[in-house]
Amino acid sequence: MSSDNNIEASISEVPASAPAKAADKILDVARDLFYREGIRAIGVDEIVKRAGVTKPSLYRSFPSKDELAASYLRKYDLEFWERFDEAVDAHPGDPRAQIIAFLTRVGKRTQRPEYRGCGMTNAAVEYPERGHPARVVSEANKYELRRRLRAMAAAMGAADADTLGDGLLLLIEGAYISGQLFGLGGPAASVARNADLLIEASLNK
Amino acid sequence: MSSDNNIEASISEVPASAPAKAADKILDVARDLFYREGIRAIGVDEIVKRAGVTKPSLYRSFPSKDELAASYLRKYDLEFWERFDEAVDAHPGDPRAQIIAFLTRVGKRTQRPEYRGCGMTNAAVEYPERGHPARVVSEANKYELRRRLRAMAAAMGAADADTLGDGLLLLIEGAYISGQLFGLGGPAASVARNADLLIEASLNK
DNA sequence: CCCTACATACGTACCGGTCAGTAACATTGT
DNA sequence: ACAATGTTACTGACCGGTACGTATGTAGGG
Repeated sequence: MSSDNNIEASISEVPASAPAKAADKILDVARDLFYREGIRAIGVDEIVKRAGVTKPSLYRSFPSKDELAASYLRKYDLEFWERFDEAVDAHPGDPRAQIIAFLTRVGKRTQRPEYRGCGMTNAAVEYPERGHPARVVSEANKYELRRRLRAMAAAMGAADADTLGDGLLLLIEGAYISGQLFGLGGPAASVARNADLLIEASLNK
Repeated sequence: MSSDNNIEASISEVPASAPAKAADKILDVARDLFYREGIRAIGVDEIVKRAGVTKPSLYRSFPSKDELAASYLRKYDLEFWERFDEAVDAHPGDPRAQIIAFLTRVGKRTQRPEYRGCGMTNAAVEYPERGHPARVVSEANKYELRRRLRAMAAAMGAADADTLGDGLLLLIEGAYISGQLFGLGGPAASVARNADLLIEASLNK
């Protein structure tokens, strides 16, 4: 936690188009580069250069590169749950349809040429060390996802809801990874279909 | 390709315990460190230090760090197919049992505390750049795995064998990733069970 | 209304350390 | 002799991070 960036309260009242604070530009660029190329692959010099700012500006808003990476992932986390809840809200009271809707979109996204998997998953692979700021955010996201998937599996009436929830999680992570490994026409395209089969089998147990 | 390491033909005839060539020691240490900590996270200095050799020795046997990483993955590839074929050979003519046997072992391995996922998958995440030596090896491994899984799904008599084969691949990759994310008690423990359900559903279409 | 006073925001220039990789030469064992 | 290894020292680039000076806007005091 900590990091006093973005207080943005005060009386500011920006005139509709703020002058784009340095911290925002940095985070935007970091998000893009970290996701596409990997966190370890990108140096802070590259980030500040592309953001059109200088290094001290970065370290005034973020205490370290690791914390910048964690901030990137917190932003990613927000966007992730937006996408997830969008699928959920589209099918109120129908967890099976919610999952399938979500996975249909995941499957589509994995087929885009610039697809690079899940930023959370990738960060966890890059930073296996326990307690690393980036990994902490990543793990929290995955634990919550598991919790929700299991809850949805239970709501479907699955006999073994935890197993089904975990199975769905495996399919999702598999889609993230194989999406960036195989690209277009890869196995990730069938994630919704396979999830549907798995759900069917788990309900008619 | 290229890289003239390990010719190990000639008349050598080692006396049961070779003096442990520098290249072998390097590759062993690299395998261990690259797998546990990641390729980008480990420098060549660390490798030569732990191997008890010097840097020129490394660069006499391997043209670059990237090629050393590729060699590590080629070794990993061999070991992978050994494990895979072990499960296959244990159940001749029964592809379903072969898959379940393999996944049961994968599920068990993912529960070990030092488990760090699949070296191939991790390397592909670390090196998204097309054509990178490490990524090339990794991709080849995954393409072959997909081919074999689809063939086994067809041998099971699945109506849509490609979808089932891809679904199994998704589960496997999901197990690799969530194994290192969740550790003990994570979703990867249920990979064999979920695969069995998916197969069942795909056969009784 | 002008001048100071202070905070905020940013830039220049630099730090020591580590990165991958190499040159030139000495040592060993067969 | 010769092939494999070690020794030492070095390169230029880059790493994350920082000390320190500078512009700008704005609040008060005369």
